[in-house]
Amino acid sequence: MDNLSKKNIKRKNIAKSCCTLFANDGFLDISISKLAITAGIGKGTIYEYFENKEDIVFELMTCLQEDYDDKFHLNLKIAVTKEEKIYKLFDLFLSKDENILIQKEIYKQFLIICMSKPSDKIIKYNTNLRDKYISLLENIINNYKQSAKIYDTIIGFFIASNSLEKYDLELCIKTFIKTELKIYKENI
Amino acid sequence: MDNLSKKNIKRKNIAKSCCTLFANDGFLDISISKLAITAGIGKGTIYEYFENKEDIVFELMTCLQEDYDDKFHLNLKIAVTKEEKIYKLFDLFLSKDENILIQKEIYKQFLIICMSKPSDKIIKYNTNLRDKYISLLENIINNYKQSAKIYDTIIGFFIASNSLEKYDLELCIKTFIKTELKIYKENI
Amino acid sequence: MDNLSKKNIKRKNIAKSCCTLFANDGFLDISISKLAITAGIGKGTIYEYFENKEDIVFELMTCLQEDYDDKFHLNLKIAVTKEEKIYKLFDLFLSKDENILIQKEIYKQFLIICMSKPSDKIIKYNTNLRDKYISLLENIINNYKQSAKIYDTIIGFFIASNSLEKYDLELCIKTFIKTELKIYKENI
Amino acid sequence: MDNLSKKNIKRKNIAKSCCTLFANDGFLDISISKLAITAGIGKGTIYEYFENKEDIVFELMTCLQEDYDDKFHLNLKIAVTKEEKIYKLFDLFLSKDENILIQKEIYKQFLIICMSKPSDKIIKYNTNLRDKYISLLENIINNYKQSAKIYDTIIGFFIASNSLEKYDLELCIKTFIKTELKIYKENI
DNA sequence: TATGAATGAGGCTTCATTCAT
DNA sequence: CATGAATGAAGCCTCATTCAT
Repeated sequence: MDNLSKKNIKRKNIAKSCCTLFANDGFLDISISKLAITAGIGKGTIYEYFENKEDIVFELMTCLQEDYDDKFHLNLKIAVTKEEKIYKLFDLFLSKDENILIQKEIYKQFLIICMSKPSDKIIKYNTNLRDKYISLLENIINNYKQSAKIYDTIIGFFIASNSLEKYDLELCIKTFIKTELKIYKENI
Repeated sequence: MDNLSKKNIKRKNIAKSCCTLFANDGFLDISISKLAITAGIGKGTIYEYFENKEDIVFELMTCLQEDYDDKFHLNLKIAVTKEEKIYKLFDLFLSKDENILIQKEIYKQFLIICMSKPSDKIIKYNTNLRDKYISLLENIINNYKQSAKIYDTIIGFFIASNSLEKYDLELCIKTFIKTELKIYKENI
Repeated sequence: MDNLSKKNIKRKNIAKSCCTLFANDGFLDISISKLAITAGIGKGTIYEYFENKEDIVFELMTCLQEDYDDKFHLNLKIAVTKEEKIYKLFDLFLSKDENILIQKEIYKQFLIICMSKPSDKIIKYNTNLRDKYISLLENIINNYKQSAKIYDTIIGFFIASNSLEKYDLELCIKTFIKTELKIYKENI
Repeated sequence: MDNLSKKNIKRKNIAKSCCTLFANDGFLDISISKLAITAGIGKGTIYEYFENKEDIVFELMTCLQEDYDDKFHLNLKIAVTKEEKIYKLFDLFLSKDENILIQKEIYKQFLIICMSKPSDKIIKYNTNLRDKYISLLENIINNYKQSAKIYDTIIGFFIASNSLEKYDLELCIKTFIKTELKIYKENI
């Protein structure tokens, strides 16, 4: 294995080891110091692998997305109806699985960074992420514009669920998907 | 005028004087020091009127909403069609007016706080805000669930417009509203 | 009543109204602001009657001592034996009465000021206070040096009771007094 | 030398370097800033070694006690009579040596903290300190209760010497010790 | 006489970042 | 490579004191 690969693997490991910390404490309340302790490495070492805190969340998002992709493709085979397929696609927001709940929290932290400290890199990554999801949705419902709308709407529901007193995210998403599929059918 | 009223007016004035600063620099990058200088008062004076930084954004949101309400009710009279009325309701996201653009930015800052440092007070305020908008929408389209969906979706579009490389917020919202109104009509 | 008397009365009233606050929160943790609120007057008014925080505790001590003197002279009549008389003299440290407990706390605060911010005025007051007690003791046991020793020792016990994990102040004082009286008798 | 030892040594050195500052200016009037400058280190570095200001006085007391113990054991060998031994034990309050005078001042500061900001840690430390002294006294005079009384009384004298206009601490302590030893003899 | 709004100095503490080992 | 001690800038907040009303 070459040096670059080695470095990349370590980078990923460091990021992953901080996953729960980010999910629990939130991006803003975590210091480089805490991250180093959690990762079991020296503070200086963090800077060997990352530019800054955002960079770690960034790597974390990438890791989680990779894992997520694998899972999604597996799940997709089981799903039969379009509805089921779409649910599987948005499993991040629907699952009660503890790991996914952590990933959901990480995504929230990622969105906070997108909103508050929008570096080109992170904006580009978010754009690609959205494109990927929309493309997957398009594969299911064969309509780009509708796919984009669905994606953005579900993010809107996610924001709502994080900034309101009570919000049944699952119900909102499922009701919405059902309606969208109905419209889609009718429009054909 | 009694003392409480005086204090309230000064509170509002301080908050408003920091409006542009918040819009330009963002909640996280602003210090009490900067706020005091911008407001032309002493650092200590800030604490005579506000509990903390969040409290200032909070007051600012309230001020802007009050101004916004007045404006909306004026605009509403001019609007004839349902479509126009809804556009006027979401003028915050559609207008090119410089003041409104600043208000839009403040709302973004508010959402960032909602997502990252969710105090009960702020979550409650956001909940009430959404309820108000949904209620206004309901007055127009006579459908609570659809109103809620429209609101959350538009917030989703707003988030998208703030976290993606290119995003035509106006187009997305208008297309969406048109579709929704069409569905609504058909469903009757 | 002349102006000076009026001022003195108000001074005493303000000080007394802050008695419980000082006893509960301690000299160091109380701000002029809190004192003004507790006394039900304006912050500026404090400065009309007192030079600073120490000055208030000073006035408070004076008030309490005046009350204390009256009480002591009453109590003294009831006491028969020398032992009883001395106990009555040090009632501040022996009584379980709620008011006296508060006075004891005030005296502690006073000692803290004596130790940490010794102004001439406060040192002089403390010196006079000790002289008075020693004189009263001397009236009882007819021995100046022993009286001084007893006084200082009991202050030592009081300090101990405030800076150690467990300390039975009452027992220490009473045992000590008994021993001293025994020595005294024997020495005659 | 392991890292913990290194850190401990530095901790002690920082504390000791602030010794004179504490003795001269007093705990309450010293800021972390001043301490950092005096110790010749950065403000942030203070927090690498201490939790807070109190923690520094705490370490200082420990250092001084350690030094003091060594000295006492040496002095004890020279002392012949019980009286001399006890004087050596309370050398802190009797010596005219400049270093000891500083230590006496530090102990005063320590007592002020005990009285005014009594954390469990500091109260426990003071309790242990007293226990140690009483135990040493007991070794000399073979009487626990009397030892405790002597200790508390001498603290009382010390307080008196710090809060009264004129007070001959040495005379008070020596007279007292002589009397106590006399009583003790007689009681046998 | 009484007030309390206004203030800015100064307190404590955190933290990203550097750099010598 | 890896480290973590050292730092000082910068943040938040408190408060005694002043002064115009």
